[in-house]
Amino acid sequence: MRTDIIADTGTDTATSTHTGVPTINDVARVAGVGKTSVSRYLNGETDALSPALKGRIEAAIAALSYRPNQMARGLKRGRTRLIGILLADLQNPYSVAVTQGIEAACRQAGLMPMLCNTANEIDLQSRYLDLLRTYRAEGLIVNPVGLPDSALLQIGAGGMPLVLLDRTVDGVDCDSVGLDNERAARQMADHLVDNGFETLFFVSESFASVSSRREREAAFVAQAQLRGATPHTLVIDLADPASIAAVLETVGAATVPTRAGKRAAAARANPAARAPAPAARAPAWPRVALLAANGQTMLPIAIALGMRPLPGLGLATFDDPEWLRLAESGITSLRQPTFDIGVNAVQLLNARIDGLDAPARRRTFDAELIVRKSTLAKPARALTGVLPDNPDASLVPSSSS
Amino acid sequence: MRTDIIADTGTDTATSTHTGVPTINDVARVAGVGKTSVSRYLNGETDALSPALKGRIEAAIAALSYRPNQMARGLKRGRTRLIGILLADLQNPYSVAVTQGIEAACRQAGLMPMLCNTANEIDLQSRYLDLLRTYRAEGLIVNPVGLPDSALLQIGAGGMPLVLLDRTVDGVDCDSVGLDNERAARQMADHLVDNGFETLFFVSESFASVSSRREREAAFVAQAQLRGATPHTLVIDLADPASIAAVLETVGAATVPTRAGKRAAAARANPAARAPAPAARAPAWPRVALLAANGQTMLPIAIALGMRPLPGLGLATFDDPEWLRLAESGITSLRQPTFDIGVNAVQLLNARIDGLDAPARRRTFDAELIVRKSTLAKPARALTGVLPDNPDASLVPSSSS
DNA sequence: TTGTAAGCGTTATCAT
DNA sequence: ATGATAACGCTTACAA
Repeated sequence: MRTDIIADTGTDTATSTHTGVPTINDVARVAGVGKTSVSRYLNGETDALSPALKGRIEAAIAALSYRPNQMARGLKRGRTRLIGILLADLQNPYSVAVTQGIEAACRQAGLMPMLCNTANEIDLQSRYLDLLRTYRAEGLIVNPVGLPDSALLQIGAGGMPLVLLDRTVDGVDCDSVGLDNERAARQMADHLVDNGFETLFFVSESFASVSSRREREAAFVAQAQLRGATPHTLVIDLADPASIAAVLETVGAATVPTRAGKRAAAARANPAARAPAPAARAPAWPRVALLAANGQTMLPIAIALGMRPLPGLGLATFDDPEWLRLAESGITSLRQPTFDIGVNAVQLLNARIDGLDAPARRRTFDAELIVRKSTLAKPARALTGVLPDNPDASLVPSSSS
Repeated sequence: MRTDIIADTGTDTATSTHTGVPTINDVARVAGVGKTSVSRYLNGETDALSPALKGRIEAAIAALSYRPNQMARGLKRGRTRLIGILLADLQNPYSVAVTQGIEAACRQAGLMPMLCNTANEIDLQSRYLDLLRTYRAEGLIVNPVGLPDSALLQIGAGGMPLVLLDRTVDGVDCDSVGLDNERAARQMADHLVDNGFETLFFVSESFASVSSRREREAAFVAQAQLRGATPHTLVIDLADPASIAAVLETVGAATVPTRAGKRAAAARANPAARAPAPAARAPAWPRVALLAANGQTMLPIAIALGMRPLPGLGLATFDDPEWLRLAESGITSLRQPTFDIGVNAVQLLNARIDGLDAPARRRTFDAELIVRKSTLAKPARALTGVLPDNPDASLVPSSSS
């Protein structure tokens, strides 16, 4: 048995003057076995290998720190174990959270996820789609940009397994995972009405082309009406500070017990009079609530509001981003099981990769309603699971004083 | 010339009963040319091709919607065009921002970045390192987890081109990109001292094993002392609310004109006396400032402070995350040129991939100091580039009232 | 139990 | 200017 690693006279076909990465031939030569045996070892067919050979191969692999070439493997077997993950917005904590689940599931399934940030640009999405075809990705998990994309339509029609994430796309009939938006929106509407809110604002970025936003809006409005409340839908442009201000003004005008809102409302109702606000009134139970279509939408609103509850205004949002836990803003939230969503996306996809031929499946998940102070009818009433609020923003948080 | 696409009698070697993805053989057959010519066309060797052939090939490729198999290409040429991007924390907006630059530069260089979130876990980092070796990635850009990793050391020593991002690692001698931490920290210390701050707090997560934090702390402290100010370093654990509270309490105790801080300071200085605070004093110019080691550290602090400036406390941070622009918190920041950093990481790496053999290079970038209200000596003094602040957090932002 | 040889889709070397 | 043919590193019949 030969032990020299840099040997130049291969017992095999090759000429092997070595400069580069070790191949299976090198391992075979060093171990003094045929490459077939090495291949078998690599593929776990250990039962058909004598312990002696197995040991020699193991040693050789370690000595060379050999790693099988996945490209060559993929070429031969026709499966690269690569899957593409296209995310419309990696800035959104939701995307990263789902990614965590995807990566964990991929690890278990022996898949390699290729994360691609399409940054809400349709041409980036098609570019990555093309690139992934080129690398023979075995499947795709796509959180699509909210615009029609011929490349995506083609993929949906053509052979490559495809799972849509959070959003569906008209004309693409494939597996999908996401929140049960209808149920979550109804749940939230019920919670708000149950707690005495009568005027309900739904705030969202443009939702014409984003299915999840559409579903949330429709269900929230419907349920609110059903329960006798008055819903309004506000479209916000997060890139435009004026738009954010406008939304706050609109909501503020409807908020009765708030100074600014009251002034604004009064001024609006009767611009000439400038009636001073009546000093005392019945206890100011909140009656106006605002529900944001996702965490990214709520953030600028909460910031503009100083990250703390305002008397007379209930705040709620889809998603439960990290900063909500830091802020004692009393913002009620609908937490998505992002990790599970990611895991299930991979499961659905992997089944297709393994050859499953079935009609499109959709897996939806329930949101967890996390009630916080601003949407409770009576702040004084004790309620389990309610987080404490910070009445005055002194330097030292109330919890430590 | 044959035009049937599904034909089963190949003029070539293959048996070609077609079920799967079209290959270069299919294109050759449909176009009625040799595969060599197709390969030449694909590689842009158009000068050695008659226009006639070129046209036929073009048509065939379009008809089949053929895409060359990058795996096979990589196998033959030895270059996969794949590079691995390992990020210690994809939750950090900094990482995503740099990613944008990386992706743009990759597009231009014809590289395919594989984003991997190591989630601050050392074993995930080694796992991905291994996986990327397996896929024969041509190079690596790594924002390393702040812990020694034998796998990374090995890569650094071994052949694969490697560029370190933001952080360097002891014992790994390779190219790196990042902020000029020393210069930025000095710049900030100067700014604060120039504006009358005397007590300076540097707040950071554990920085023993993270080079960038170490550099920032050391330079900030040194420059503060040089300028006659009193620096303190506070280590914070962002996962622990009590730790955040403790930091705020410490800083608050040092903040003279603040009610809570004043009380605390007095009590601390003279526990027995309980001297009431002197009612009137000279105008309360800020004299205590807090600098966060990065945006992630500042976020919970700003939230606890209600996202608005506090009299007597200057706030500043490395990084300039999106939420800073939304908040009118007066937080001064050191904006990193994240896009450029990403682009340069790819440039450095690509040069190595193209065979450059040179000693390790380091490219540093200057931060842009963005001055906001809380760190100005006299709020009244007009200064260009200063953002307006929101004195009272009414529902309607001041800009629109 | 182990080895030989063919071939995955591409490019590179050689003919023509 | 164009095409046959041999690798690239691996898996997989098929032999031995």
